[in-house]
Amino acid sequence: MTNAEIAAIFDEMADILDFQGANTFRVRAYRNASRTVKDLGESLAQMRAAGGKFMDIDGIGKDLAEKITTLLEAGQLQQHQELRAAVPAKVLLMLRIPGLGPRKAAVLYKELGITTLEMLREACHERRVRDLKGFGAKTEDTILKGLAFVETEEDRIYWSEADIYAQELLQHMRGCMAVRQVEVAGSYRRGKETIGDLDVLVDGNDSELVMDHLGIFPGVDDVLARGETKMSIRLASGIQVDLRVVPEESFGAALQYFTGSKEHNVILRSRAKARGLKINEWGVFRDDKYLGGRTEEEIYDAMNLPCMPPELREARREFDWADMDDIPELIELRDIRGDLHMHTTETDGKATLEEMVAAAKEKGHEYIAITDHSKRVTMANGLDGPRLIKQWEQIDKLNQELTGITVLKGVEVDILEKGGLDLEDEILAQADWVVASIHFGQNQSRAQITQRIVDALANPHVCAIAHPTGRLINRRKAYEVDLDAVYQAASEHGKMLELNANPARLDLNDVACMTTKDHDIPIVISTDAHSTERLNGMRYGVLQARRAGLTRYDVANTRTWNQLQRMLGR
DNA sequence: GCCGTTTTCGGCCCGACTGTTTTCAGTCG
Repeated sequence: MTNAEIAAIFDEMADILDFQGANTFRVRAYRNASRTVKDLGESLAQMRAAGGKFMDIDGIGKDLAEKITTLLEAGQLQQHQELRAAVPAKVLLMLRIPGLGPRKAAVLYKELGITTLEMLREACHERRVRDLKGFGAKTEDTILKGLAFVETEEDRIYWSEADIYAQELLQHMRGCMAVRQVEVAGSYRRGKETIGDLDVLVDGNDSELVMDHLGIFPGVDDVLARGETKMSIRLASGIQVDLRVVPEESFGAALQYFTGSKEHNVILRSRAKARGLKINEWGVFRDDKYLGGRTEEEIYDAMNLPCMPPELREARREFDWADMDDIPELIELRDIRGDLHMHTTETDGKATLEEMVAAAKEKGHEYIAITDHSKRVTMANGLDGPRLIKQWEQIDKLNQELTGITVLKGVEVDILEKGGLDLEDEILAQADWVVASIHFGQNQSRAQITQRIVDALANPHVCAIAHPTGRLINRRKAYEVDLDAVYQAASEHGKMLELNANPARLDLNDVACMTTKDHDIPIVISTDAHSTERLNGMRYGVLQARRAGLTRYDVANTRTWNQLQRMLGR
């Protein structure tokens, strides 16, 4: 059983326990455990084989350690089965309706016997919900609205898409007289790969004016709530925007609080409590005496902690790093010297070789690799040996005329369904840079796919594996692959793994990159650009790398091409 | 269910907003 599967079971148990009205801290323990297991660098199965103790993992005690062991041994857990049997599966869908939490959902189930969203809608229309204790006409209305929303609900949007809204919101809010400072906080500021809603924080002296101004942002569809300092709206696109207005002396405290993550804040605030301090969105206090909060630094300072980069605030390792005064100096976009994965019109790209090179040079890259598809990828008009050699001759010629940038002869060679690569070794041997990747046979078994990738890593001409899990965020799950085995093979053969900067891929993800760093496997951040515009996408990959705590030393394409070749032993 | 530089029991982050109440529970972030 994989970590992801165990995490999913703990998460479902948390949902059901929550619904049943269990102690909230018990529910939280399951949720924490789920997250911890999901983020764990190594597989629990392997840990167990190596004699590791699950109780050594933070947040896993005697009880959960036993449950993990049972799951690994038997593949199931009696308590999980019992919880599932106690509650109809579809009942939990009610928890997705905004404004409907576990308490109210449980009342609907117990009092009205509602088990599906359809039954809930009917009950609302028949006005049976408003007579329940704690409910009313307004609640009924909220539920109906929420139902419509849940059914049309878009998935969380890509960070790159949220960035467009964020920039528009910032520009709009700066146009308000009463706004002194404005930031978009939340998961956007932490650089998460997907964003659920946007949290806008304003330092302003007249919250009424500020809220009125958000109210006239183009595309506002609905005002969900509006109080003295807080306002929530929904845009026509479905995105929710939460606004908070605070005075200047609280701006840093509110920015810290509003940036999260929730789990990071729980740790920070409980640490504050242990020191006799209290941290909230208004500042840091001792016995109600304000000690600071103008900037985020003042909050962390009061705790004797360095101000942690937002990307690290996920309650993973940042507090351990901070305690050891060892916060990594995160990679920045300007550290990147080259881009080692891109396509041209020779296969499925939108720009010619010359156009891609010119655009890359314009961006200041010292080197790029042209990595068009190989012949198996027929729908992309993939290259066979002769066409590839011809492209490489063009590149040779181009390099003679170019200054300030080196164009590398590369290829994205397909890892075939039956194993092996799509081009002969004699061809690959002539390349400067070879990335190998899977496009077909993505539904094969874990063992098959893992073997294909491990074999590709063993090929002496392959430099890196591109998009190693094949996931497309919100669209396609990762294929089954044993990443532990991939890391082992990469280490053994001195190879690299890609962090694909395409906002829909971002693969390897942040958690995986933390683990590759533990294994000293260099990461290559590449755009996989199919057009000149997409060459600008490098920053999405860098953001993901920062979330993994990567420094420029962990990323191969921060080196010169000569240094990078030496890393590959060439 | 977890955890311990006050603690092996009794805590577990903290506050805003809403709707239903008439002082507060539930939800959310």
